Amino acid sequence: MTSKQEFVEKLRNSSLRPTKQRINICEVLFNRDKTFHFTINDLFNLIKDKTGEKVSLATVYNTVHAFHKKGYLKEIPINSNQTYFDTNVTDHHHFFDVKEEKLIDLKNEDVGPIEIQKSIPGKKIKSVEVLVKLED
Amino acid sequence: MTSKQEFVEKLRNSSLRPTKQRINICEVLFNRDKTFHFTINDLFNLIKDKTGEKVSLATVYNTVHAFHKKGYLKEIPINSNQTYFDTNVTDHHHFFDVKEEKLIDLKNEDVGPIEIQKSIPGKKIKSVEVLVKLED
DNA sequence: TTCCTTGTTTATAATTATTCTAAAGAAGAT
DNA sequence: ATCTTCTTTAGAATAATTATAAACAAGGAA
Ligand SMILES: [Mn+2]
Ligand SMILES: [Mn+2]
Ligand SMILES: [Zn+2]
Ligand SMILES: [Zn+2]
Repeated sequence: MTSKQEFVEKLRNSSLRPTKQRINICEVLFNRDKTFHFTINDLFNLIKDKTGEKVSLATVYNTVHAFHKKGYLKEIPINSNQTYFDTNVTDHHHFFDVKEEKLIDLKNEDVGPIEIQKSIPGKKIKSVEVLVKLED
Repeated sequence: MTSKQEFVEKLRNSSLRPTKQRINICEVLFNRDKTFHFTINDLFNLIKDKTGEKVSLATVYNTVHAFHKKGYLKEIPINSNQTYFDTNVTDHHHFFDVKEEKLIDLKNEDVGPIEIQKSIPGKKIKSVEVLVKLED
């Protein structure tokens, strides 16, 4: 449970002004027990539901991208009509339940170490992500 | 090098009528040495260039999805504004060069076996794909 | 062949996620 | 209080994809 004041400080420390909208978004995103996988639209609706205050869709986009750029959100590579984000920014992998369109965290130890044996001259590895698709 | 007649047979065997458009698309997609990673737009332009004949964008979409459904093309999970497809439908993984926006095949042996230690009741694993993002 | 049915192509419109624009508002500094 | 810079917002623009429906082509039967 992070207090409103803590969000204000974290935003300031990231040179993001602590606006009412951003604080509401923080509460929805980060005041929860488990990691949260969401689309912009999910988040847009949850803000209204959980805080009672409406934030414009444009602001949700702006804020999510600001947080993403600061490293507070991770984008999950999936083929979907919508982009998925994740509050768990540590290195980890995912199940994707194709029918339910839902992501489930896979811990690194659920997958085991992955050693990439090939390299491309002039390029270095930025991330290694495993996506496990699930069906019934 | 697959002949036009072979494409005709393969299409018929898949209960897809061998139209001029589909045969042209087959030539562009499957008459090549290496595996081919592409977007619909890439393919649309290549058809004009390589066959001299124009195929409507709608038909490119229709055909790619038909081939995808039949298992002749694979969709690659990536976050991009466009969907990427792959003529290599075997189980394999990818590098994604973020700057160049290009995919590079990773053989299974370049990655090593991946054993998923977690399971979800009622669901089974459909695919396991690794995406390795590259930066400079 | 000719006729008929069904599948396919196509131009075009519709849809939809995302980004852009520009004006109004809020935050922080002086 | 004033000024500057950042942020929010409604609405427009963009762009990938999908839907529509009419023209067309393939294949089978007669
Ligand atoms: Mn996750
Ligand atoms: Mn490939
Ligand atoms: Zn982002
Ligand atoms: Zn498809």
